[in-house]
Amino acid sequence: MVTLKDIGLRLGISPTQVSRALGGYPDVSDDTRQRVEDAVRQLGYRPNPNALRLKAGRSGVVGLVVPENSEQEESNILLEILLGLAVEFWKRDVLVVLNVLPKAAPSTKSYTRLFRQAAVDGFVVVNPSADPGLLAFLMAESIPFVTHGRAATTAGHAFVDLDNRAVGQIMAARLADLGHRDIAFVDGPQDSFSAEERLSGLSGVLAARGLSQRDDLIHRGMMTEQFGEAAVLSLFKNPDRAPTAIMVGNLVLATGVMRGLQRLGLSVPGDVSVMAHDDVLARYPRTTLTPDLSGTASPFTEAWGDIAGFLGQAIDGKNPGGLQKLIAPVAVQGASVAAPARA
Amino acid sequence: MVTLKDIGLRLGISPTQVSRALGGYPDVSDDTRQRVEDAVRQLGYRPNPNALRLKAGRSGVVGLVVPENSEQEESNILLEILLGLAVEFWKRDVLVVLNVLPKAAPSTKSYTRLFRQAAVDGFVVVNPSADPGLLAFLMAESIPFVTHGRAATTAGHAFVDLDNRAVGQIMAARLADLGHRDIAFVDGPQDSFSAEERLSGLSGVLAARGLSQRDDLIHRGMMTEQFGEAAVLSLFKNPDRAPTAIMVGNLVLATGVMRGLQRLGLSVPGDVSVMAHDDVLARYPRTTLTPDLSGTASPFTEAWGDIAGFLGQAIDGKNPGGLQKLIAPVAVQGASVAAPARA
DNA sequence: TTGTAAGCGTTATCAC
DNA sequence: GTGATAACGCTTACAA
Repeated sequence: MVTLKDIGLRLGISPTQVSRALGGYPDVSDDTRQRVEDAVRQLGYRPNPNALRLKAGRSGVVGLVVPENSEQEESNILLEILLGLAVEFWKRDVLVVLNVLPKAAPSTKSYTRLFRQAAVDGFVVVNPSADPGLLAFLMAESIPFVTHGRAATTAGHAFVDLDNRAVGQIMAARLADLGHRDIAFVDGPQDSFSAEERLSGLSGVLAARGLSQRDDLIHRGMMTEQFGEAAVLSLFKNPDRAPTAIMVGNLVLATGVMRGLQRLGLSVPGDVSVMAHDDVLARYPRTTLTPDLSGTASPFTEAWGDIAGFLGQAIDGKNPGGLQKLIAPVAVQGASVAAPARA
Repeated sequence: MVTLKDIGLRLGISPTQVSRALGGYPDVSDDTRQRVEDAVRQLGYRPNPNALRLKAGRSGVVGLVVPENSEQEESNILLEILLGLAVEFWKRDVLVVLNVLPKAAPSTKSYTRLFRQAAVDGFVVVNPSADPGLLAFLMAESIPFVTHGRAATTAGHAFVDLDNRAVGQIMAARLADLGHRDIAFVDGPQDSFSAEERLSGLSGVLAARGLSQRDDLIHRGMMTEQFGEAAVLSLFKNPDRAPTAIMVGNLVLATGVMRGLQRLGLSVPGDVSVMAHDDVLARYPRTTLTPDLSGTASPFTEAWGDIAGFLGQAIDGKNPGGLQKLIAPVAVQGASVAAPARA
């Protein structure tokens, strides 16, 4: 490994001066600077990152905490998050280390080991609702962190999340405007905060218009094609109680929903209107369904920069309570909604 | 941050002695050791990892190189790899940082930045066939690395891979034993080395028995359900030329294959025998198909320990040419194969 | 059994 | 414009 000393030795100057030349300090003669730069190129010098870190008192490393038991069908989303964050932090000369949260009884003890040993400046916590105790621990230890997504309580910690309530509101408003009254809701399980938020968006819109919500049209479960299909079959079991529109949590679920409708011989939007939210993934082509689904979309990609920025500020000691951002979804105009067939 | 000096000051001893006490050196009085340990607990002392790394001349960090443009449908496999390796290295007190290989024209320059800046002791390269130039670069720079999977040339570098040729052989032998002659092959694309190996396993078995191979029964493409289904439809377009058995690369493809057969009204194994390889993923329940598929299986999980071990040895300067391992697949007895209906 | 001192590779401070 | 020195926190000869 080539060091500043090596270069100094070779050029007959002190390491200090080499450092200055490389650091772009003004008080270095042009001649010296030139020779240093040449030598650096020739010898292939690279600053020793460990020395820099020791000097700076920072590791330049952030931890990426991901729960061991991630939703199986969400693997492409999780991967998108991991890779997206790695790239974003890399731009900022920050390394991202993977911390897998032990599935079995994550205790304060395992956290401690995680944080002491990882020796990172801060953490990004993915899917924080998977382990609320973790956030409490981090806050108590005043370890800088930002979450992607939210758990129920967000007071005083930094997060970046999609505005899922707006997602629910946009879809519900569109459907209600068209005259739909029996709107089904197919989304993630009870402990999914994002699904909860979208449902509350729907409820709010209905309430504001004096419409009542039918609990029997709410289907929550795993975000798999299978569950989407099963939910549809269940929804249309009794034709008298069937919905005229369906709001779906994401495109995986929607794929199952559309398959179910097809199996039942129901046309979209002729018989049923369908809206879905699309977490646009940069690394995956958009799922193509027929007809094109109306609904909402949000580019995940937007989040990475915000998360990296927030974490940087949190590490710099800024009050994390102010570092919160909701990403607004955009409405997507497809061809899967129409006024209800029966008035 | 609490340092050795702080503890020494508090206890009226030198930092050196504190270090020794903590390091488990014998020449420390029991009394001193006790007091040090107490102080450590009280003050919450943690060794500064950056100082350790600088001192040791090693970072205790390995890079995990993943291609930006990973196969979309393989995301759960890639995630399994990332998390599996992270956990395995974590056990060995080694951190894993994510390095995403730039999609656009990965140049020597981008590699250089990646490797110098990352300041890691070595790399695990996932899916090396995605970028052969990378391996050449790493070897030329004599940077320690281990690949998971292989590209065509493996001379002189460490790798851990499934023995895909054996996979092909096991399936082909079983089918040939039952009397199948027209065996279709549905697997990954041309540039997939694993698919290539499995095909060569099939070819070898056929050749050894004096059977000829029908190129029109070979379908290679993306490992998606869609492609699997399309391949089946194509295979049975002309009934006279249809296969009596199908070998499938993985369970995602197999799901599509089974759906295709169902659509065609073909029963398994009555009309067609199906065998598939199952990369058993620890984090995902085994895909359940009806009937249970016969074929081969290999627990991915086995690979992590080997990879971590190999990389450790490579970092310690061991000749990487000797660090190569093929994991043997096991035969899986399902209910999806039978003798061909027509002799 | 303990302390002193040097060194890992950098950069900031101070002096010349 | 340049060089010596100290310091970041730790380990390890070498002394005592």
